[in-house]
Amino acid sequence: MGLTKTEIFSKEQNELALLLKAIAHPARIAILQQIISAKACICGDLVEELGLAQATISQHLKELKNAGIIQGTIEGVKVCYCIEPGTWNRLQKLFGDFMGSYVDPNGCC
Amino acid sequence: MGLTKTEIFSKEQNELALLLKAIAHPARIAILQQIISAKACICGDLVEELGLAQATISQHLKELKNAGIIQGTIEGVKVCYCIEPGTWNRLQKLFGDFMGSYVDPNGCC
DNA sequence: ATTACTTATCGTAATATTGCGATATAAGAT
DNA sequence: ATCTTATATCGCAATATTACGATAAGTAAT
Repeated sequence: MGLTKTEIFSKEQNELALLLKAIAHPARIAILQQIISAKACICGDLVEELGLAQATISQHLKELKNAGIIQGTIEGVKVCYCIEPGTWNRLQKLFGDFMGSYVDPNGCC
Repeated sequence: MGLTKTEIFSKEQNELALLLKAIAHPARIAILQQIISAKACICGDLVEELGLAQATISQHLKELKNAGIIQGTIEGVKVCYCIEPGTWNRLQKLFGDFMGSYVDPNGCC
C-alpha cells in the first residue's frame, strides 16, 4: 500500500492533515520563521541562513506553495516569498477548533 | 538520503515538527477526535468507527503514543487510551507561538 | 551574444510511511 | 486447560519523503 485512504475521512480532517503535514518538518518551520521575521519577504537568503542545499530549499518552498501556505512573486532575478494570509488564518481556525475541543477531564484512566 | 538533518535545527523547531507530524494524518486526527468526544477514554471501538484494519489502527495509536500525545492504560483485556494533557498543552503553546508570530503586513509582494 | 546570477527541475539514493494479513501475546471466561 | 476476545507485532508491498548534485531556464548586466 503506502497511500492514505482519504475517501474514508471528512473534508476537514483531510484539509487539516494536509496543512499540518506541510508544516511538520523542521526545515519548513525554519523557512516560515525566516519569512515571517524578515518582515518584507525574503528570497533565497534562506539557502545561506539554513544549512541546506539550494535544491533542497527550493523543494521545501514548493511544498509550502502547493499547500497554499506561502506565495511566491517573481522580482527580476529573485523570487519573493511571503505568507498567504488566507491559508494561515484557515489553519489557525482548523487547528484551534481541533485542539480546543479537548478539555482536561482531570483524571481519566 | 531520506533522513532529516535534525542537527541543523533548534530543539523547539524539531519538537514542534515531531508533534505536528504525529497529528498530520487524517486517520490520527479522526482517532484523536474520537478519544476526545468519548469523554471517558475509549479503546478499540476505533476499529469499528473508522474504516481501517485493526493492525492499522494499532499502528497509528503507537505513533501517537510515541509522540507522547496519548497515553494507554491496560484495563483487563482492553486498553484505554486518552489524551496526555501535558503534551497537548505543550503543543498548543508551541504552535500558538509559532502561528502568532505572524501578523499580516497587508501588502507585501 | 556572452556572462553572471537566481531559482526550478530532473534524476537518483536512502529512508520513512501507510496499510494490511497473519500471527503472537495477554487477560478473562468456561 | 481451553476458548474467546482484545491488542500488539511481524513481514511485506506500494508509495512518499528527504536530500543533493547536475543541469535547465530565466533575467540583468556587460
